[in-house]
Amino acid sequence: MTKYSPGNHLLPAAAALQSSLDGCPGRGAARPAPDPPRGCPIRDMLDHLGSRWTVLVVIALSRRTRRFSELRREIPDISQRMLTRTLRDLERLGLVERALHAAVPPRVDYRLSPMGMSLLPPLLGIIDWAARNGGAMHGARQRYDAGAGPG
Amino acid sequence: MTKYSPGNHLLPAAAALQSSLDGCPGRGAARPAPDPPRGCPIRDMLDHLGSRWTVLVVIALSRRTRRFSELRREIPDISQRMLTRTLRDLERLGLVERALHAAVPPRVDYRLSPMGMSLLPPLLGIIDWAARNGGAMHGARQRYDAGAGPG
DNA sequence: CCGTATCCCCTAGGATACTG
DNA sequence: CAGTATCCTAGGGGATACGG
Repeated sequence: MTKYSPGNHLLPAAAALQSSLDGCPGRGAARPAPDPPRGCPIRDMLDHLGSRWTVLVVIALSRRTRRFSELRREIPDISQRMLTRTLRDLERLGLVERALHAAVPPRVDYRLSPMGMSLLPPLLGIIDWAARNGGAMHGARQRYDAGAGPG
Repeated sequence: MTKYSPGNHLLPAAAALQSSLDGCPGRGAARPAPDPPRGCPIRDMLDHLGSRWTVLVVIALSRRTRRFSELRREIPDISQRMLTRTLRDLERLGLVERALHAAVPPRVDYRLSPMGMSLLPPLLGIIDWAARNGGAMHGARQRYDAGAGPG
């Protein structure tokens, strides 16, 4: 029962975002079609973040333009299929721009669009948090699993 | 081919996070066991964000303590099962604290831990970004789908 | 080099029914 | 009220092979 003050200075913001979600839920039919969004930009974005590779790819593109093969090397455990899909998806959303240089052998460059770049700072925030709290979370999990579970 | 400068002021940060991922990939066996983390806090965190409900639950808890049933009402399209699982998971990670008040009928309160609260600001960053760029992404997607796709 | 096409597995997550 | 326990399905994602 550590007594702590809830950091009231950030609660207004939290309140704002809370209400921004209010219209969202999408009553009942959670995912009518696989792709078409339900109209809640936040949930849609979150779904994309869920794609396991999106964030990694965005980060890999954060510093400069990369070729397809470079990306494969930077993210060793991504399959060729998923790299293509992820890039297409990001391109579709306007976050990544694709430049095909007709040549032999073919060469394709990917880079973040301005909008894609604007995603970096917030993303950075999360990643920074993860880096700082990863240890604590790991410890908590171990204690939880060692102990009784809930409790 | 909009010519734009890559916003160099944020690139150092991006570089830092890039290198912080360098050790991560987890050669070959992407997910040996379902649960145990691979040692990369960033990827682990990302995996949790992928859980489709985690973020929503954290947000629902952002302002104050909530009871189980309150959460169900706030997130109408979550199943009872998934709400329980998500909460357990968050508790396990030390992001949520669970208080069981023995009474009839039973009453269980959930609240963010200090660490959980510290996640709010970065989360807010992403959500804010999504709210601002959702429209643009939607438009981009429509154009992409209408047009030829890639190319 | 940069993809697309197939096949297949696995598991996040929904629906439903039952307990303390 | 606050959960477990079962059952089941859709689709994310890996492996492999082929095409421009």
